[in-house]
Amino acid sequence: MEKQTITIYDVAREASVSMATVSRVVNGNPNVRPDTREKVLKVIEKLDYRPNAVARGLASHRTTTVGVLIPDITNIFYASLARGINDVATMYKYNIILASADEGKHKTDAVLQSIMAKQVDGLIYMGQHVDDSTRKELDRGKTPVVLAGTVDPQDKFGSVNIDYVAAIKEATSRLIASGNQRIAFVTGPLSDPINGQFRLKGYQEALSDAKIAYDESYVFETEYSYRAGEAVWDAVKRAGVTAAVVTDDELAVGFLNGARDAKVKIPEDFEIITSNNTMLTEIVRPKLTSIAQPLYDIGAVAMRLLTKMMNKEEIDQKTILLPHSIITRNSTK
Amino acid sequence: MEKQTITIYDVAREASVSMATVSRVVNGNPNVRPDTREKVLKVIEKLDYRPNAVARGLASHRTTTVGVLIPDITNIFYASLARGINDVATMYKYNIILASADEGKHKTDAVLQSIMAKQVDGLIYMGQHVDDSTRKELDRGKTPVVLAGTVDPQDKFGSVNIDYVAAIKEATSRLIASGNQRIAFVTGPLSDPINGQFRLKGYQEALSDAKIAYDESYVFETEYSYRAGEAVWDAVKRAGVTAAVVTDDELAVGFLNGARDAKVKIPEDFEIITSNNTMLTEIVRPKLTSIAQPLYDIGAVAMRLLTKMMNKEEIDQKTILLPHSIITRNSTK
DNA sequence: TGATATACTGAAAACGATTTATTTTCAGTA
DNA sequence: TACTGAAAATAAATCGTTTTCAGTATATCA
Repeated sequence: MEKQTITIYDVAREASVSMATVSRVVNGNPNVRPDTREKVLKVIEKLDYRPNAVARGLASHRTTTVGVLIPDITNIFYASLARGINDVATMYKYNIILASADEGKHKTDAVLQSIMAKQVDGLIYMGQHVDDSTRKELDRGKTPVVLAGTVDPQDKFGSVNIDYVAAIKEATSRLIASGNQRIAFVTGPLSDPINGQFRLKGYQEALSDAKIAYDESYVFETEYSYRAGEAVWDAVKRAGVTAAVVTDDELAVGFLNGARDAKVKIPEDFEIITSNNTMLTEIVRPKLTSIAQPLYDIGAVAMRLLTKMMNKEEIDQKTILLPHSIITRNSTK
Repeated sequence: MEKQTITIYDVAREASVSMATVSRVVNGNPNVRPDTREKVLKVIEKLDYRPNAVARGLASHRTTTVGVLIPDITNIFYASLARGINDVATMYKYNIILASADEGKHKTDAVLQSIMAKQVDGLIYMGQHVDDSTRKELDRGKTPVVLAGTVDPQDKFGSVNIDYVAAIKEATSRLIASGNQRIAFVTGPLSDPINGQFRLKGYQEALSDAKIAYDESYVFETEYSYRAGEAVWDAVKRAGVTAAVVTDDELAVGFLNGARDAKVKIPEDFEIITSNNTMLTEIVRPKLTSIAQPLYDIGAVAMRLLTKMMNKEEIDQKTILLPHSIITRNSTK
C-alpha cells in the first residue's frame, strides 16, 4: 500500500513514447511534435509526475542549486544580502543551500566540504576573509564562486562590493569638517582585508588630507555585535576622541547606547557615523548617520553574476563595485 | 587537461577491492577488516576522493538535506529560529535548503515544489498559515514536516511553539494590573491562527478575568514591520487606549517610535509589551518589556524533532510547547 | 579435525533521470 | 514512385553511488 513514486519510465510507458521523449517535453526541448507533446503532458498531469531533481542532477551534472555561506544569519547586514541573493536565485530557478559558518574556523571547512559534495553549481561566499584552506577547497573543482560584501586580495573570484576606501574616507572627512580632530575608528577584525586594508586606509587618507596625524590608539578592533559596541564605549571615551566612524550597525548601535546610557549627548558632545544603513539606523534615537550600501543589490548582483558564470557567459567585469552614499541623520551635527 | 573527477570506482581499482567495500569504509560500516579499511582510507586520502552526494542520494533515497521555509529572512524573529535550526542540522550532518517565501502565495507553492523535487529528507515550515494547497503539497509524499513558531489547527504535523494564549493573557493581565482599562491589541494578520485564534483568545481571557468588556475597536490588525508600527500609532492613540500588547518586535519598535516621535512618554503615559524578546527590545529606548520566547530553542527543538521523525524513531510528543516568560524592561510601569 | 557459524568481500542490479548515437517518419522534390 | 534530408523518436549507455545476494575466508566449538 506504499505510495508508489511515479518515474519518467511510467510516463513513457503510459504515453507509449520513449523516456527520452518525455525528458524532452519536461525540459522544453523543441524537437517534439506538438501532438506528442500534448499527449505526454496529459499523462504527466494524469499521473501527477514530478521529475526527481536528484536523478536529474546525477545524469546532467547540473543540480540547479547554489551554495551560500553566511557568517551569521541573524545579523541584519548579511540577512539583507541573503535576501537579494535569494530573490535572484529564485528568479533563475536555483535553490539555495545555506550554511552558516559562525562556529569558528574548523567548522567552516567541514561545512564548505559538505556543500561542495552536494555538487552545487556555484557558490556565494559572504563574510569572513578567505583563508588558505578555504581557498584550497574552492579551487579544487571548477565551481564558480562569487564573494558578496567580501574582498579577496588575490582577486581570484567574482565579487561585489562598494568602494570601502572612498566610503570611509568620506565619512571620516565629514566628521573632520564638522570640527572633530580626534576621531575613533571602531571596527571588526583587522584580519579581514575590508577592515585592515581598505577601511583603515580610507580613514588614514581622510586624516592625512586634513593634515591630522594618524594615531593608532584611536583604532579600536572588536567584533560585530551589539554587546561589543556597548563594551567598547568606555575605552573609546577614555581615549579622548569626540567622534567615531563605526563599521557595523549592530556595533554602532551598541556603541550609541553605551554613550547615551553614560549620559553623553549625541551629536552635541559626540558624533557617530556607521556603515551599513540597515533598519537599525532608523530604529534608534537619535537615528544614525550612515554610509549607505545597497545591501539588497549587493546580494542580487552577486547572484546574477554567479548565474552568468554558471552559464559560462562572457563576463565583462568580475569585480564589481556598487555605488554608495552617505545618509545624514541625527548622530552628526 | 580537464580535472578528472575521482569516483568510488577509481578508489576501488587503486585499492584492489570492490566498490562495495569502499562504500562500506566511507559509510563507517563495521563489516570491514581493519587492514582493508586502512588500505582503502589510504587510497582515499591519496586520491583525495570525495563522495558525490547526488549519486549517493539517488542510490540510497536519502539526501541528508532538509528544506526550510522562512517567510522573511531579514526578520530577526525568523532569523533567530533559523539559527537554532541550522545549528542542530549541522550537528546531525544535514544541509539546509533554504527558501524564502515572502513573495506572496503563488510563489510559495512553486518554491515548495522545487524543494520537494530535490528530495529533501524533511521539512521545517515557519511563518504563514498552512493553507490548503500547501497542505496538499506536503501530504503527497511521506516527507516528515515540523512547524516552527507556527501552528496548524489540524495538528497534522510536528510543531514547536510556546503557549500563545497563556503568554498574551499574562501580558495583558499585567497591563490591567498596572491600572490600564483600555488596552490595544496590535497584531499581524488574524488569518494566522496564532493571532486570530490563540493570541486573541489570551487577550480576551485576560479582559474577561478582569471583568473588562471586550471592545473590537481596540484590536488592530496590520503587518509585521517597522513601518506598519509607525503607521498604526495614530489610529491606536485615537482609539483612546492607554497601553498596548504588540505581537511582533519590529512592529512594536515602530509603534514605540511612533509614540515617542509624537512626544508621548513611555511608560508614564502609555505602556507597551511586545512578544518576541529579540535584540530589538534591548536596542530601543526605553527598552521594551516583552514576552520571552526561547527563539533559538524553538528552532533547535524543531530540527531535533525532525531528525527523530526522519530516523523513524518513536516520538512521544509531536506537538511541543516550550516555556515562556515575561521580561520586564522600561516600557511598562 | 570437521562442521558450522560468522565475518568479510565482491558482482551486479538498482536508483531515475539525461544524453548520445541510431533509426524512423514524413514532407517535399525529382 | 522513388528518393532525400530534416525532424522526431527510440534504445541504450551513462552518471556515481548504495544495496542485495551470494560466495569465500576465518573463527569457533565439540
